[in-house]
Amino acid sequence: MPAKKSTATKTAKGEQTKALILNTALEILHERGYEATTMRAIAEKAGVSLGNAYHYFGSKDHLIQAFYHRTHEDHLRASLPALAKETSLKARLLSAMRLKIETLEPYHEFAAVLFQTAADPHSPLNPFAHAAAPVRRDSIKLFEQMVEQTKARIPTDLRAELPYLLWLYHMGIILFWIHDSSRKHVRTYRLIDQTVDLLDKLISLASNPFMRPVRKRALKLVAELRDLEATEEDALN
Amino acid sequence: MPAKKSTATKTAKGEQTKALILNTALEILHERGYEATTMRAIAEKAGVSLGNAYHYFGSKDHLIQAFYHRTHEDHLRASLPALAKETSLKARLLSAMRLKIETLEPYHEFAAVLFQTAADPHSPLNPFAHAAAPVRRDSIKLFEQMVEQTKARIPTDLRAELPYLLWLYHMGIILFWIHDSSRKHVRTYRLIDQTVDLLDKLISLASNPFMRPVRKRALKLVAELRDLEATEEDALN
DNA sequence: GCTTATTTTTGAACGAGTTCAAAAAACTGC
DNA sequence: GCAGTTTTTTGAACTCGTTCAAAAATAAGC
Repeated sequence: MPAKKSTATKTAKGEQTKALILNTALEILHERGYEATTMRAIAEKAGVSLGNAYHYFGSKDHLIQAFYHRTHEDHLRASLPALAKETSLKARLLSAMRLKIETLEPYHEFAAVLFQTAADPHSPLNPFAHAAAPVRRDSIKLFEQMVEQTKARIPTDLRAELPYLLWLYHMGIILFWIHDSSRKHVRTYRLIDQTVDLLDKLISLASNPFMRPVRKRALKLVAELRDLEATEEDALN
Repeated sequence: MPAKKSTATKTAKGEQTKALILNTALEILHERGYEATTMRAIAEKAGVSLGNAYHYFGSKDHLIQAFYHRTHEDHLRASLPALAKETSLKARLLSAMRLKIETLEPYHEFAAVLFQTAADPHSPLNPFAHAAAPVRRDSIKLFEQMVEQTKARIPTDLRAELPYLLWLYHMGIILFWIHDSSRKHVRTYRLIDQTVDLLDKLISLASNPFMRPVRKRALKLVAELRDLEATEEDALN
């Protein structure tokens, strides 16, 4: 999978064509899933040549990034009301997580492929690298809001890392969901219920003063993780 | 990636050819990495036809499984002495983890691709599905030995799940290592040092009687995870 | 040893992602 | 409006994973 940036459009016409290709791609992707969606089919349905599609999107993967973006926006939009309505961190987290899965629902089949390409450290989709990737930053932002608004007494060191930790947790749930073949993904919802409950308990536990040494140590590790990501990003420029 | 089982050999000649192809493949794989290793190149270097290679290995991925197996065996062989020599769980875990990374060292470049294909729930490489996959069972077995031999007082419920949890942890470290571009992967080794230390502390903490409720709840989640994996495996037959 | 069934091996083909040189269209400065 | 430049678009190739029918080699039964 050789990397090739998607070319920026320089023209109104180009902009239009790019959008056309993208919409067509998302449509077919949604209908048929990843494997069955060929670049040729996209080009044909969009009424452009194959080469033209590649002019705007350097690879099939680049098209997927757009999907990433779109579902994230959908989720954020869907989550905001719940964030405002609920008061406790636990309740907020619970509804945000449920909404996330509901948002992703139509794409379960090919979300797997998304994760797959994302696992490659060099992929632009890799959610762990590229700390500056706008999609991911926005994604974490949701959890930042969540943590900020909560009144519970959480030590500042933990509070600082919590949004990131919750984001990691949410990635884990998505991973589970991808593998979850139970009908209507009831197991994922059950897992969310249980883990949110547990997380809430763990947070209060970790906030206990006598946990301070362990907490400090654990948070240092988290910092290390984030550091790795930052370094990786640098290595790309 | 259509699945196709690798055909069993029925003949001495077949056995020989299969081994030849496998060895050639691992050789080229090691030299050039995953992407640059083509099935055509393997067949050519092995002196057989392309179709013949596919007769024995249903897909490129099947070749990778062999790699999986080989490094695991190397690691196990390398770890046993240390397991016997060290006495504490902490020391055993530490040397096992270090040895794991050292064993994988020559394959850093294309281990990423391995993880990538493994992320697909339908891939036979997926380490989370297929609980019965022999490689994975063997891999967990190492941690079982480690836990069995330890004298520390660990509640039986935790003790039962600990090997699996340690295996999960070890997968996490490998994931970090794949992304680690620091020279000689010093960061990974540092992370191992820190996390092993922390894990040791967490285990004693979790063993504390007053932690029982949270521990029970957390272990129930782990059981849920393992359950998911088992279900997935069934779905394949 | 010969016939028949099975296994191994071949080689050609297909589909899909990707590349690229060159044609067509659009834009720019005058 | 026009010459020159840049952008868009095309269509034909190329590579690589994978499939498959049929040929060659091998094993089994008598």
